[in-house]
Amino acid sequence: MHNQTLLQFIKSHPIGASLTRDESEPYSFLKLVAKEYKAHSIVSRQGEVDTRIFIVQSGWACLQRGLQNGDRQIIDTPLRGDIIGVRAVDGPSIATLSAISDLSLFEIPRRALASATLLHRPLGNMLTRAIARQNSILTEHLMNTGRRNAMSRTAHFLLEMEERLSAYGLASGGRYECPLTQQELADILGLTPVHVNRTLGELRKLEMISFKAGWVEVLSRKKLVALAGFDKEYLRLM
Amino acid sequence: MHNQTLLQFIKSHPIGASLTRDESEPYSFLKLVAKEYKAHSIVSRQGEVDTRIFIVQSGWACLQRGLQNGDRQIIDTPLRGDIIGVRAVDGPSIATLSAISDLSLFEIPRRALASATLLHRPLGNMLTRAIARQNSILTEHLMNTGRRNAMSRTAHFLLEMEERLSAYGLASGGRYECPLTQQELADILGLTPVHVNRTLGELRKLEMISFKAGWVEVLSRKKLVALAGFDKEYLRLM
DNA sequence: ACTTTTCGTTAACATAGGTTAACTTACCAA
DNA sequence: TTGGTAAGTTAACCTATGTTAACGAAAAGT
Repeated sequence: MHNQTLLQFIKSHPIGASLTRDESEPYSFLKLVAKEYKAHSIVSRQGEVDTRIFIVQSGWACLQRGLQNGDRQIIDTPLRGDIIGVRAVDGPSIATLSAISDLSLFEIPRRALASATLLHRPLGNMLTRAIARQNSILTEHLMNTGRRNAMSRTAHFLLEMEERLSAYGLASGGRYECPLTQQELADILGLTPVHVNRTLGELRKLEMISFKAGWVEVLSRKKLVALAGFDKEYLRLM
Repeated sequence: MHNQTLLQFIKSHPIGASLTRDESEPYSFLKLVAKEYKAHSIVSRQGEVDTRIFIVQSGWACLQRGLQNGDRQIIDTPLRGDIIGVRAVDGPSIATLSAISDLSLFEIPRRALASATLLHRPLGNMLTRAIARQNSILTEHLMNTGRRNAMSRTAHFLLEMEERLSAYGLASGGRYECPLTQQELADILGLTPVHVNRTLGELRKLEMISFKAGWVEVLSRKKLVALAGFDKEYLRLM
């Protein structure tokens, strides 16, 4: 799988299914192969100019933004199939992109992609859909930090991850591998690690979900969905 | 101004300046005229299917999403020039769009715009940039609710509004008209109205910013920018 | 002009979540 | 295998923000 070209990957993408004609061949970046990053390495730094667009082939990425006081907020944890870095403005990046687990990324020069999408209908379409979806995910994240308490916020996030991983068969039976530390979870949820720990313990005690040794397991989807007010509509791909 | 066509409006748009050739003429929606909405009226409801895309000509819009428990989060307050509703998926809307002040909106069928952007380079470009900017705004909003306290959160938001309005000359000398109630401000910032009131009072007492009778006035930009950690880079249009 | 909402303001009190710190457990590198 | 660092856990205590409620001042409707 890890010498698969971008074209092959896109063909297997839930959004990109329509991209099967050989009209898609002329773009050289489609022959690209993913680049590998070690866990905890940094791909692109906040404040530096970077004209690449990334597509996750495998692993957990981390898109984060730091504040002056040293605090940080994790904007998203892009997973397989997610597109990152569509800023469309030449200027310093607004966030840092790093690898949480070992990560493999397709890297496409922004200009190449931009001109290709203008000429190639399905590709442009796919990109627009992907950005729009990122927008929905961000919106729901904002709902979480703005208006949900620690319990339902955490529950909501863990359900979202399950749903997003499921699209690629990376979660099954309510179980999935999750390399996040409680510190990272805290920076996603806008909480402290200590409180994340309390919350996770509580969720476990209520037999809703457990998160141990790098694995998440949904124990009672019904209770969890009710607590989180989770509705997966916002994650729809097509 | 209020029988201006969409084409005329786009030509005056900071992003859309390049759209001056008459190749832009063939699309009938460019001849559209904005539709007027009264303050507090609802344009599009969360959960209902709506295939329009909106561009704000004037006024303050409100994009919000409700939770089961009755709480709501305001995602954004789109202003002149902002593009709303690019979901790119046929399905129920994720948020409600309403008018805070009197509002005038260009309304474009999603399909018409999508096909036009594929054929017309500058238009597609403009749209991509607009979405990417919405993304930056959302990201910064998430920073606010996730990692800033009430004071800097409020300061940050009020500075953002000033910057966004300035792009159209709708703010000058640090002063701008702002029709938001404290309740609405609370739903933007993820606070309670009571606490917004305290915070606003505090900011006033510290001679940083005042918000009274529908007008915001920056009293000390320096102190305010420091408190908020405000860097307008994320709002850059070109 | 009068009445009725809505909005802003303030105070007293309550609590979810933050802070610090100590300890344990798991992981990693030599 | 072992020692060291990073991660998870728990407890005691603290504080920023939420809650409720009362009142005055604007707006809005008749």
